[in-house]
Amino acid sequence: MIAEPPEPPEPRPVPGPASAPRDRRADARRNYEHILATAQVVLAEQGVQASLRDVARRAEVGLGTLYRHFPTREALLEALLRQGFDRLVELSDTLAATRPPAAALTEWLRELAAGAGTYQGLPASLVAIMDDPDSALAVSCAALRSAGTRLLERAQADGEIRPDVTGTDVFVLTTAVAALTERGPLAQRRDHLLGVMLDGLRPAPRELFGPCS
Amino acid sequence: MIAEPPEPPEPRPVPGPASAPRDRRADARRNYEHILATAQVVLAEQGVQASLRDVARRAEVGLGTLYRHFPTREALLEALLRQGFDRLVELSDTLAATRPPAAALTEWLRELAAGAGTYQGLPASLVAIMDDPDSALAVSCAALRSAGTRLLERAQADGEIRPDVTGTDVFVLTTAVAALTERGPLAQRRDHLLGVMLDGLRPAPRELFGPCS
DNA sequence: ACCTGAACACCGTTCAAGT
DNA sequence: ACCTGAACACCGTTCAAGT
Repeated sequence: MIAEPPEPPEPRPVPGPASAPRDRRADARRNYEHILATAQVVLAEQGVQASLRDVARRAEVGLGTLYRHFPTREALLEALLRQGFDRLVELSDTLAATRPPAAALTEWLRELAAGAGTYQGLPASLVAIMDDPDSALAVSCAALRSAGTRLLERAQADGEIRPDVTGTDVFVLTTAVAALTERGPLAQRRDHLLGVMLDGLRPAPRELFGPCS
Repeated sequence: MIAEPPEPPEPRPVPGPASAPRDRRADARRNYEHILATAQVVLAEQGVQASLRDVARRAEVGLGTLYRHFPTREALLEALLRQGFDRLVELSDTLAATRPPAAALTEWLRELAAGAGTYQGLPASLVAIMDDPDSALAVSCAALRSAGTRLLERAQADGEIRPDVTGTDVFVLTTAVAALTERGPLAQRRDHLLGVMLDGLRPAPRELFGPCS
């Protein structure tokens, strides 16, 4: 048997599946960026289920070029959402440092709901991803979930949030409310329904403080 | 101008878009029933997004025959769900007559969540329908919603449920939880997440009974 | 009256051929 | 190394032709 050659020292240990186009050919980098910019417009118009063919057409790029850069629809979505995801992870640190635990959690969840409403159908995609953990989006999504879990556990340690919910629970519940209110007559009730859901996360006060009456 | 001829007296005032195949030709009725039975199997396997072509194939029926009986996917869904919908409306009457208001509501919502889990993707379809009220499913769905609204308003009158939620709110929230838990690792947490959501529907006890501490 | 399936316009995905 | 678009296997929908 021939031993595997030792891995050459990688400058970037975790380049990621859709890493920034650094040392590619110039035309490739231009195409990558242009496809991404076009996809943002098309998905904003038609939602996450937009035709990838249409994206390629409007980017004036061969269909195979799109698939070369983004082998799956989720890879394209991941590239589109990475910035917003990173921003939300940073925000969780900021809120944890500046706000009391419960307020930090609820404010972050409201931002998460707003972010999940970026594209039609995005909330459903985010929930669906939890089925196959190997997808491109799953990695970014897990980072987001663990950021939320940190805020949740702080609020739970404070006794502000019921102890029998997990980070995944609050993540999917928030995303679900975002999904409901992304269009139609429910759109104006987003904040309200989010508030109802957040109220469900509070510990039952009757048991906590004992019977009042 | 010629006046519209007066409408002939209809024996059935509300036959519905997918009425029972009464006085059709024998082969048509057989096809209708057979397509329906096949669709139930295929949708149980593949969810509401199953290929209608596949349904026609497995029913050994021309593709046009399927479209003749069910002009849209929603018409097919409506025919499939009508029985379960009717059962849920009846159940709301039974519960209203036999259980205290709050228990009647929560039990009915749990049944609704279970029913919405019949097919993969069904909860999402039920929520999406509220956008276009002219769809075949919308009519049946509205009946279901108003049944839930009756139970809700009873519980609200009793002070058991916060007054600032509507029947549509609880309907979509319940359906959303059903959507989350229809598959994947969340499936076992359906009852629990439903409980969290239902807790959110209770009036805030701190304000209600005054400060405890 | 009803059934049939070819025809049309799409879609996602792959891959041999080009530069 | 990368781009291109034809080719393939699907899909939903319609409709002229049959019985």
